Order: sequence, then C-alpha cells, then structure tokens
Amino acid sequence: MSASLRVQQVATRFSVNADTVRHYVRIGLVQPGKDDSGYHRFNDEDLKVLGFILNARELGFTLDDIRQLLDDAGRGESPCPHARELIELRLSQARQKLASLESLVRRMEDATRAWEGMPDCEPCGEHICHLIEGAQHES
Amino acid sequence: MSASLRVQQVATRFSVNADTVRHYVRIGLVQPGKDDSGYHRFNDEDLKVLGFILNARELGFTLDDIRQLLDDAGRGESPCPHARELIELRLSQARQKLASLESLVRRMEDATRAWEGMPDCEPCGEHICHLIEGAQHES
DNA sequence: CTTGACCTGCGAGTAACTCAAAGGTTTATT
DNA sequence: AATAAACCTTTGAGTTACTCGCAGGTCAAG
Repeated sequence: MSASLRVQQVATRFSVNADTVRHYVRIGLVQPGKDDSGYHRFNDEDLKVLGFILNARELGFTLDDIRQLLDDAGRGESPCPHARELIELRLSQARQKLASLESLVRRMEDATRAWEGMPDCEPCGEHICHLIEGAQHES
Repeated sequence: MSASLRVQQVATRFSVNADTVRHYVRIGLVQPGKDDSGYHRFNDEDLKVLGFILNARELGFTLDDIRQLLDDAGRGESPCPHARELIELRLSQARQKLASLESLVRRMEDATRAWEGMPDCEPCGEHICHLIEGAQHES
C-alpha cells in the first residue's frame, strides 16, 4: 500500500530527529530492509515498531525496556505483563527523581533569594565564595 | 594544625564515595599534593576546596560551573557575579526538567490507572501492545 | 612473611542521543 | 553532461558525573 520510506521521511512523519531514528536502527530496535543502493527502507511493519518505540518512550520506558517488550512480542508472547511490571518500576524511579529535583529547585530558589541581599565577596582567603559556602546553613 | 588526610579519610569525613573524590582529583578540580609513596595528601586548603565543590554541587552547579568559579577565585577575582549568573541558568533548566518530569509522572500514572481495568493483549499482529499503543489517546 | 586494607593511574561503562567525518547516491539545475 | 544540493551510509566520539574494575604498589598487624 504505502510506499516504503527513507530515514528522513520517517523522521519527519514522526517529528523526530533523523539521527534518533538512525540510533534505533543502530541498536537494533527497528530493522528496516535496504534497497539496492544500501538505503534503509521502512515498510508498514517498521513504522509500526517505530511508533511503538516512540509511544513507549513517552511513557517513561527505557530503550532497554522497549527492547524486552519487542522481544516478548517477537517470541509470540504478550508483552503486557512485562509492561505492567516495568512501568511500575519506572514510575517509582521517576517519582524519586521528581522528589529530589523538587528539593533541588527549592534549595536553588532559597539560595537565590538569600543572595539578593548579599554583596559580592572580595577574595579574602577565608572562603572561596561566601554565597555558596553560606548556603548550606539555610532551609 | 590538622594532619593531612588520604582519600578514604577525606571521603568518610564528607560522607561521599572515595571514587567521587578521586574523580574530582582526576579532572583537576582539587589538586592535593602527594607524599613520598605517591599517595594523595589533602591539606586544609584542599579540604576547603572539596567542601566548596560539594556545596556547590548541592546547589545544582555542574562540575564545569564549579571549575569556572574556582578559576575565578584562583585568578583573584570574586566568583560571586559568575555564581549569580550560573545559578539563574541552572535554576531555569532545573525548572524545565521538573516540569517535564512532572508531566511524565502524570502520563505514567494515567496509564497505570487506565491499564488496571484492561486485560493483557494476545499477540494479534495488529498492534504490539495495546496498553502502550492505546496510551497516546489519553490525557 | 603473608594477609588485608589501603593507595595509584587508567580504561571503560552508564542513557539516549547528537554531531562530525568520509564517502556513496539521487535529484535538480545549468 | 557536468555539477551542486540534498540525501544516504557506517563509524567514532562527545555529552554528565560518577562508578567499577584492573594491575600493581604500600603499609600495618599478626
């Protein structure tokens, strides 16, 4: 039906960088065939796989997770149980990262607020930067 | 005054991995002297620098930022103006990352909730994993 | 004098791209 | 037809901040 596409066309269709597509090809997540001159040709199946990858990526799966899910499907098994396990893991990791990022942002905001009323320090040999070295006492 | 310390002792004092300290030495952020047998010896100055590094790291500065601040101080200039600029940059980046992480977590939570009522899919050739492929329509 | 706990420098692995180099192909223009 | 622009290929390396492993040197205790 639809003609096979080359890398740039695929990338445009999915709104991603062509190098991203090439990356997935390089690590074997998608394995498009090649035409006579050695160019990759993405058929409907390849496009489906690529769409799946991008979708899963949006849900926080790692490329390694995605490889496992594709392997499951490739072996004729349902990837769903695996997907449920993995998203639980990735979600808990994402929540941890979120919490630590939130506290980082808070520290940074506290510091910038505190620094507003402070003068720049002149090199005194005592400390390297009193703004930074003083920041540890807040919060 | 205080005796010079070796890597492991320094690491313990600052509650970090010894390899982290070695990493900072390797990339030249701290430059402790060496004793006769080639072991690094951290004197008070080195400890001050290391403390500064760890402090700045807690405030979201990158190691490259920290290198610049140390260079400023090493040239006898006040690192403070630089520190104010850099933290503004890093804070805005952190906020962006936070926002995208928040939306990721939301997507993941939405997906897991939606998946609770859905059966695992049997391989049908139509899709790879309907859980994941169906997720794009939510939110 | 051997064991164990330290230390050294160096190379490589992590995640997911992104960029560049060197060269081949196709398409459009002159 | 010649040439230039816009593709494509493979491969290697750079990004961040460690972390681990290796091969081998050093030092204190039993």
